[in-house]
Amino acid sequence: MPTIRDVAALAGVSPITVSRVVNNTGYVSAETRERVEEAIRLSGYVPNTLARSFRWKQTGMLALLLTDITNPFWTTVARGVEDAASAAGLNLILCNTDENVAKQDRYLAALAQKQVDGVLLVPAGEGREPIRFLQRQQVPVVVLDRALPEALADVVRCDSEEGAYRLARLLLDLGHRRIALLNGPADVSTACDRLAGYRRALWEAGLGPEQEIVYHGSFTVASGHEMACRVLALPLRPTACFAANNFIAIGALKALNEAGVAVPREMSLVGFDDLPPALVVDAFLTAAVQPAYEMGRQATSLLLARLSGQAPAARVEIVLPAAIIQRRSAAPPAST
Amino acid sequence: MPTIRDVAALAGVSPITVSRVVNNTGYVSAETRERVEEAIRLSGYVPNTLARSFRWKQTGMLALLLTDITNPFWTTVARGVEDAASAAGLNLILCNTDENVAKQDRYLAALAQKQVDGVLLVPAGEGREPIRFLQRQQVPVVVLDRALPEALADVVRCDSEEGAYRLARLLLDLGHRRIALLNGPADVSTACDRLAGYRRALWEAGLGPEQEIVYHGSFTVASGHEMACRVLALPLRPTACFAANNFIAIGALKALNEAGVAVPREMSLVGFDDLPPALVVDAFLTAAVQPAYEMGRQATSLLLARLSGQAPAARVEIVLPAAIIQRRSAAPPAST
DNA sequence: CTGTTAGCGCCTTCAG
DNA sequence: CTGAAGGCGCTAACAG
Repeated sequence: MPTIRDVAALAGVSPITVSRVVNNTGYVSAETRERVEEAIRLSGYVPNTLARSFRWKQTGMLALLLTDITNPFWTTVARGVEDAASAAGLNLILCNTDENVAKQDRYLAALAQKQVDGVLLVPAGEGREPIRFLQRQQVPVVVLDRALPEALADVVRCDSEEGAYRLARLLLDLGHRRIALLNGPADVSTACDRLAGYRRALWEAGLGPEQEIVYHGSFTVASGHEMACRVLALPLRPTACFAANNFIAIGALKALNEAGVAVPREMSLVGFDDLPPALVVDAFLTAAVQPAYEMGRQATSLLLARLSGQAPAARVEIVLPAAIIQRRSAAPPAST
Repeated sequence: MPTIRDVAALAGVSPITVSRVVNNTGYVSAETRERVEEAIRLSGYVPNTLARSFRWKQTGMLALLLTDITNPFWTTVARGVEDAASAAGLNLILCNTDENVAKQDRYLAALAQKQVDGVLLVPAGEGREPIRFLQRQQVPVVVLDRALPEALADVVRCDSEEGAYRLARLLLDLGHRRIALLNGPADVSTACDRLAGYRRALWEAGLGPEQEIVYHGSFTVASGHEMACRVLALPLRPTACFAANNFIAIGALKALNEAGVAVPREMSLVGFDDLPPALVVDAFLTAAVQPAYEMGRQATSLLLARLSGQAPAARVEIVLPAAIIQRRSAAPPAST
């Protein structure tokens, strides 16, 4: 690994001159530049970014902490983030927290030490702690997807409450009155918001808390399957299910299939989140679709703006709308 | 940001003593250690990993370059890599090359400068060049998924030739004689291997080159769609299609649906790669399934072994088998 | 057991 | 236009 000094020796100049050539700073005569460039070529010199980072305290790296890259929603977000980072010449460190606070904290500690320039965080759990930590370490952070208790940090998310409201509303408008919500963990903001939207729609339709049918599980296929089974076992079976994310929807659909329950004839199903068109041959699920790629992109833009000091001083919260896509999985309830 | 010197001053010792306490190296009296630890707590000192990396020439970072994280196959590979890296205390930089050599080269240059400890590479294009580059820069590299012209580097991949052979064989055994291969780019090793396997099966069944029906496109839904359309327009329509990856299969299935061609009644379809069970409600496609997670995991293990000098001196090539999963998309051809 | 010296590769500051 | 000195934060190697 040749260093700047080797190149300098080869070109018969001082290291600083090489530095000037490499970075295009200050004055260098055309002739000297020529000689230096030749020496660089000959030696195969590559500037050591580490030394540079060390001096400038800038690493050219962002980190993205999300629950699980395996979920197409997160995959799409990640792609949006990576594209934006890459376009700005930054690299992206990917971390799967699996909604596990300890794992998240371990990652954050390592990342802070590595002096990443910024963090995009989908907070596991409640989120106050890790953000405080990052701020203490002076690491700029943008929170992705989830709302925050106070205006602790910049947030880019989707309007889950409104999306859930409209999705529940759609079921109500079709005539459903017994709608089961298969939700994620009660302590995740998106799950809360989706519950709130569901609740608002029911309330508006004159259905009180006693008409609510709410299950809390996790955002996984297994959990969706399990919750759907419990719904099917109910004495007075609901006519529709509302899955709070894509995996829950898939799990529920599997359970319904296994039980021989026809969708939407015997049971309507809607879901928050969609599967990307590239993964689905024949889209079937009526869903609230979040602009996943755009969320990733915008969160990254915001973070980059913060890094370069171009963002407004106050915390920013960007809330993107979800789109309701009607397909075939929701229909009026069977007339009983 | 307090430095080691601040802590030293606070504790009334020299910086090196603090270093010894932090890293648990050398002798420090219990009493001194006490004092130093107190000073660390008071000052909120966090060791600067950057400076450390700089001295040690070890960054604790691996990079993964793949074509597109958006494809569930790669997502799964990435998850395997990240899990293994994380377990070893390393972070992972994610790069999408989109099968674009220029983009790949830009990434590699940046990564080499950043002194990542190692690279997991799914080479875009032919692969010789970028590997040479990394080796010149002394960056250990393990090639993922794709075979290499010579034994240039360690490789972890799946046996595409054999998998494709068995998949084609399955169609032949069902009685198909006109089988169209909807393949990826001719210059990608996996596409070559899948063609070779297809060819071998046909050959064994007594079908020569003139019976081969081969399209080369890209590993995308759009390309799969387009190639399937061309197949459908053929005067003597094939009775089966062999999609060389999951996206091509999905595109093809879309095209067949649009054209009202019943699968498998009027056209059988098999694919290389599957969709993860979590993404599919009712698995339908007969496929050769690669152990994606395992590929990622093993490639990372191998890379880690290299980093710690525990791997054998010679280049290693690990070839994992694909599993043939029979489902409902392949059936005997309609009797004509 | 603890401290001093020196240097990793680069770049800012200030003199030539 | 070019170079010399010095230091970023940390830690070997070698004293004490």
